[in-house]
Amino acid sequence: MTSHPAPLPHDQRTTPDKPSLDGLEAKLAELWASEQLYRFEGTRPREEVFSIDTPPPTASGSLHIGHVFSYTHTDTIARYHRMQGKDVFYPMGWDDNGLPTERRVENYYGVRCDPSLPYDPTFEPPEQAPKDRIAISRPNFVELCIKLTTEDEKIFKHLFTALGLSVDWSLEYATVGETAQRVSQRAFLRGLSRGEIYSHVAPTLWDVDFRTAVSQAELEDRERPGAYHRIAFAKADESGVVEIDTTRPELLCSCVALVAHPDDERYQPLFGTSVITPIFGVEVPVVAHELADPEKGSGIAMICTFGDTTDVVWWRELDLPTRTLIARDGRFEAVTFGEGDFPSTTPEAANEAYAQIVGKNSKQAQAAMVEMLTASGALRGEPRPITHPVKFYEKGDRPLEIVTSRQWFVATTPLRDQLLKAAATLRFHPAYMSHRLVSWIEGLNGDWNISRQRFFGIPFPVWYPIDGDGVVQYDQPLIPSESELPIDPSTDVPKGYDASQRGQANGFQADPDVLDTWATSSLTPQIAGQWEDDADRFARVFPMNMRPQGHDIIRTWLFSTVVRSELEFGTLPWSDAAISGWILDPDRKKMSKSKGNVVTPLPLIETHSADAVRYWAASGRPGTDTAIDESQMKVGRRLAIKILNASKFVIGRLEGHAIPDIDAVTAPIDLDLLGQLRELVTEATDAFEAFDYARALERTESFFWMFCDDYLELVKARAYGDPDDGATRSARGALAATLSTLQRLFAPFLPFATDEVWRWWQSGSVHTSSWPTVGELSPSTEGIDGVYDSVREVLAVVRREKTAAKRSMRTVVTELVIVDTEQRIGEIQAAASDLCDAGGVSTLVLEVGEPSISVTLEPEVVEPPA
RNA sequence: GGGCGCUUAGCUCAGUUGGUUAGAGCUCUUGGCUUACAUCCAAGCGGUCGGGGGUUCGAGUCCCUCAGCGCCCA
Repeated sequence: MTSHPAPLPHDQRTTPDKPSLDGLEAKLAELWASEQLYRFEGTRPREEVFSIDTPPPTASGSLHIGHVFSYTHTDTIARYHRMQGKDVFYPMGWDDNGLPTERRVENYYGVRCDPSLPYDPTFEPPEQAPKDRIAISRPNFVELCIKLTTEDEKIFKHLFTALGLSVDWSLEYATVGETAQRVSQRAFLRGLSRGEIYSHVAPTLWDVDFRTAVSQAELEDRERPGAYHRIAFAKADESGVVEIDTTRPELLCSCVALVAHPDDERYQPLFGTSVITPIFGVEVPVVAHELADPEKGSGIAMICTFGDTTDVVWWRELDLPTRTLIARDGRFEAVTFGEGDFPSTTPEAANEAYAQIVGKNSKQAQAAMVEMLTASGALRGEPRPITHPVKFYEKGDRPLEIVTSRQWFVATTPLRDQLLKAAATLRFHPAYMSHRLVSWIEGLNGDWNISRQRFFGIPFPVWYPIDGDGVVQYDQPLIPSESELPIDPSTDVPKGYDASQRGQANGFQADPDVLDTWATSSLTPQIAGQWEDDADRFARVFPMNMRPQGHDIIRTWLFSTVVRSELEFGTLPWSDAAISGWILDPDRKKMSKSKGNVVTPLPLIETHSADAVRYWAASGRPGTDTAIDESQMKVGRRLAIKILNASKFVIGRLEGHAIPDIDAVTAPIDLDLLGQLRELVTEATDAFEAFDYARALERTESFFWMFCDDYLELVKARAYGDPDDGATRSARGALAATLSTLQRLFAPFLPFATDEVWRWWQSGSVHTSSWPTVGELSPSTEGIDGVYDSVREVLAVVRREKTAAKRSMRTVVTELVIVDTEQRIGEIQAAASDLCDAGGVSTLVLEVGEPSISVTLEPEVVEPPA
């Protein structure tokens, strides 16, 4: 709960002689932890809660300045809502499953995962990683993954603490481990029972190096050199040949049809006829489909199962046979032409030719095939080099192959309309980021493959029975009940079986795969919110208020989270998605490990202070890419120090006396300042409500410098006066109210400096004090607009004259004559004594007339020559 | 090929429904130790708001078009 500011009694207020930022981070971080300042209460109704679906970083990755950037944005918003009186649910999680962690563990401990092995509870990795990797079970492997990432998490936690993130560390979670496993498996079983999740033998994009399936969201197109090979197919009626162009001649043996555009007059006569593949003598039909591009090559293409994703569409929509030849290792597998799915009019020749292909990878097979095609005369002309987009796994190095295998899918395509509707109601910040989600949903061309052939992840809670002939019954999966979760099918045994039946006829077999990393991280609201494990907690935080994340993972993390929430609850997982931009290096290049331009954040915090680094981060507009800029951090550091010093001055003026309240403010210029401050409070509040922390910071900062440079100088003399004098009380009342307000407005950005100065004169922490309101700044007397700005302008003229004369600011103005409109003269008159004090003016003359200002400085004392 | 964003001072960026001479910070130059702060203060230099066209009494802001950069999706 927040509390209204309560100033300490005057004898408990202290300011240091020499304020400093040094040591604030360590001191305050410890204090905040001991005071449990950021603790989620979890007892208040949903509308009094502000819940955040914090991105769980991958701790085994490198610590990156990007972590500072986006997490600071979130933290400013969390702190704002906390000060607004919300019970803030701000957890931190770790998303360590997946490939990078597996690789690190394999190298670090010298092990490899063999999922067929049973769990060995006594296994300990050797001190020294052995040369030959030790094969261990999946549960053992996962234990090592967790062990190693636990160490990495400590480093991340240290950074986040040093940065001053106001997370409630008691809510820490992970996307692996018991809780995540229970939640993920429960969600899986629910989807399965509702028919939203199914398994299917289907064409699957496959990375032959990573040996895993890849989903649409993990794809990227890369421009690669290739070459069109023109191959002649004989017409079945022997009336001539059809020439096709292909970049993958090695797939000729997988050819199931030729295809051209239905409107292509060149090929219309061929539709319905068939042709014979060269070399293999396979009779295939010529078919029509809109996806065939008349402009591409000769305008007619061969369909193979499967060369690319278009082949998959043709295969599905045209109901073509399956002739998959590329196996999971990326090599052509053995097959006999003239049998089963591989008919041939010339089986002997076909098998002889295929012997040149079998066992080879794509590249080797292509060379062999081209040689054979050339020898046979079917290859027409020289291959013509082209550049074309090729599908890659975003982390992979070789083009993806398409294999057929059994995988689990979430049916997303039937959900398209529901998802589009949901996307339209999700508020994006900035709003235009919603295009990314909408166009992604519109472009969905298949269901979401959630099977991954990896180890450090959450296993599917599924076994399959094996019949008496040793055939696995995939269509009758053995499913545990929810109360048994979490389970690991590689060590746990399904009901009605015993462990000895694993892998045996009439026994059972575990699903070998783990869930796609997005299939678990899409459940972060459920995991962090303790869905079903703590129904009370979940109801208080879900659907959440805010999902902060980068724009690069809108199609993956954001999309998949929406899918899971829509399926399970029929609702959006959060109302607002706050999208952060990228961090660029000073040359405005995107920072990445491979470029070697990654900046580690801790040294920056040590050099410039956490507040300074936060200031730089918070200056980055929502969604806007921002270059790393140490000069901005220096500006932030100056600002933080300025807050210390200005606070010391104001609190020093209040020393030894009760602080005058807002009704003591009566001087026109003081009232006018409060009026401007009220506008600032409104602007900053509106900006934060719109998730625009950067705007709130900019406005507050600009007001603060103006306050220091002009207002403090103008009222300084008055503030030093007799504490019982009305004019002094007015200045002090305005100073106290303004300082208190500014400290609170800055608190989300500069939590260390502001809490330091707050504790000099207020009870409690600034971070649990209430956000300033216009109401608390309304004095009993009406203000006079224009006084403050008019006086500031005159003061600027006086300063300019002194600077132009190369004189000190202390130089006395013997006479200041101001001629202006009646209104302006009235405004200046209202603060004349402040103006004279601040400007060192001995005689002030005010006249109504044609505007002019004349400044007369005291004569310069010329040092007599020595 | 489709879509989104950006282009304002030497640099980094504000400029919310179109409204007076376009702003800030940094840099640079000059001056100043003025008892909150030299970790500071004051002042100055600096822009045909990417090009062109249009709407309007009025455009950095709205529309069209072109160019460059970046990203997303095919």
